[in-house]
Amino acid sequence: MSAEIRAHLAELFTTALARVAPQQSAAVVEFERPKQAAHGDYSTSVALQLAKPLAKPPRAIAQSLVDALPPSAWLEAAEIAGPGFINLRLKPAAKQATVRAILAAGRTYGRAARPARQRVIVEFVSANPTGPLHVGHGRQAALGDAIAALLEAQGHTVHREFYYNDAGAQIENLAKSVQARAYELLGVAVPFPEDGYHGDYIREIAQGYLAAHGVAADDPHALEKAKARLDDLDAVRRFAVAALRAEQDRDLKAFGVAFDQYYLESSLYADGRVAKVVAALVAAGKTYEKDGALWLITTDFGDDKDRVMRKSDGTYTYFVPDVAYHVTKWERGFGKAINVQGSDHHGTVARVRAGLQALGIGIPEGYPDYVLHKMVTVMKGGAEMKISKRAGSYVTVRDLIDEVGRDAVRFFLVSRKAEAEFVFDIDLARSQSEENPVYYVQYAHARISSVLDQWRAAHPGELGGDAARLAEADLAPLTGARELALTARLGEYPDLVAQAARELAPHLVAFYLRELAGEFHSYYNAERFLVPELPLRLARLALAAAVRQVLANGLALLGVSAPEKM
RNA sequence: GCGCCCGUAGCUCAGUGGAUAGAGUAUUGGCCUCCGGAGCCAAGGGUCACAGGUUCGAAUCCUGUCGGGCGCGCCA
Repeated sequence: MSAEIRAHLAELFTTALARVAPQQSAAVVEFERPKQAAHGDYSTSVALQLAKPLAKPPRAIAQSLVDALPPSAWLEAAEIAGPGFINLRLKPAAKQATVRAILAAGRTYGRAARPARQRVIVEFVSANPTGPLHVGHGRQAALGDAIAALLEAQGHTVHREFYYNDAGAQIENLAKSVQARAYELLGVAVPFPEDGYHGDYIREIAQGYLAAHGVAADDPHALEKAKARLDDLDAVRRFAVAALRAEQDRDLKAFGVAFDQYYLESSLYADGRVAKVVAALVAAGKTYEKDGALWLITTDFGDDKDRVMRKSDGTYTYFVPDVAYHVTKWERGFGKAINVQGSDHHGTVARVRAGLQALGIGIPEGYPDYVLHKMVTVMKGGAEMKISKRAGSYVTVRDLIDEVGRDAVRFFLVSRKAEAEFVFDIDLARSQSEENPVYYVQYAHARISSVLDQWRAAHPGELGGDAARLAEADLAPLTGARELALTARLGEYPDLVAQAARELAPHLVAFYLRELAGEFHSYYNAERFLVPELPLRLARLALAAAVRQVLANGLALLGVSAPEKM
């Protein structure tokens, strides 16, 4: 709706501008929503911007423009204010139309009117299977899934992908840790790997491995039965990876996040893509040999030093398969790629992009896009929570879900800009009371549902009790200041979603929902819906139903439920 | 030392170059014979880290300084 209003206003001003200052008719007139209601529904500073080129006082320009505006069915008044702002007030009919549009569109309200049909891949979480997911992964999961949903709302075809390393040194380390714990369980003291994994889960996996091979710890012949199995490090590795992948999948499912594809780093070696990329880079003349290693000249592409691709021992550094992986994204037809990662990985950005550019195969310079997020600090009882029994040295996603529930975790983790450090206050998230923003928004949704239920009970048969049919209601009775402000807020939603998608910033949606819910709660407290007068009753219920629809649509983008009862 | 990000109310944080910088929370004081009080109304609380610059106009853009986080190995 707001897009139509903007287009309409732009047309009015373009016409006025052509009359007043034909030499400036190319100027683009921008409209913004003033912070203060007294400044109207929209305002433009075009007169201020034209003051210099036209060499006239801004207020005089504003006056000429206002005088030259063609008549409009939507525009109620244009007023000049302050140094030369033009404040525009819309007729109630323009705002009331928003309510009807929302009820007619239902779940699709907020989706782009003109879909941008691009194939986009969003890579997120990408945790290596060496332990349970930690809170950083949780932030990535919440962010990545919301970003993907936002892009879908803009009409893109979105592919959610999880990339993981199933073969490197860390995995080797995992296998050795499990092996050592298994020996311990059998009463054999073995040295624990220096950089081994210490969480309780390692012991569980070790137990699982023994059990899977029919070895019980109290069996006097356990050791001799198990030894061959335990010394098969490759088998231990496969077992451990499978166990941890299964656990991560359970956690992701509990978090409401699903992926279209899991991409294995090892497959890039197996299918020759890594070797192919190296050969292509050498052939492109972007490499050199030094100290027995092969280097990529990343400094040609903005990096601050060249990087080793192939170490002197003949193995590749991690970023080579990373480049090969991103080539597959391009070759799979994803014109846009977004990677959600912790900001501790920002060193890889320049390297991956440089590698892709050095190949010279037509991949755009900024490919892929990165959303880098800062660390999450978890607070509980006024102190930082640093450990969990299961994982050892870090707090897991599962810990958070167990503490405060999925909805609160997801809402909290997307309610901050990615690049801001984030303090997650467990006590705040857990309190089911007024200080919790998740429940505040959900409560507004449940409240409206309850009002609609009571409407059906009190006035059976009215519009068939169908909330969607409230779109048929005459909305002219909606003339109160709160009502018009609410409709204006509802009208902002599609623009807001578009902006959040453009900026890859789901926190904008979270803040919008907080504000919308707040305005609704105020309205609820000030007015009644189930009034005796039929036209007013239906008009207000239509407004409430529209609010509920937008709350539900917004919460869905964030992966948070919209309950009818709480 | 170099690079990236951040610095806004006691705390946690919003803030597309626009008008008097906003929420939540905390504190204080009010509101339920009435559709869900997980709610509402109100008050107090600010050197937008600091200093220059660009601009009709700067929390926002540029430069520098200070403070914090992260990254800078033939680790991933």
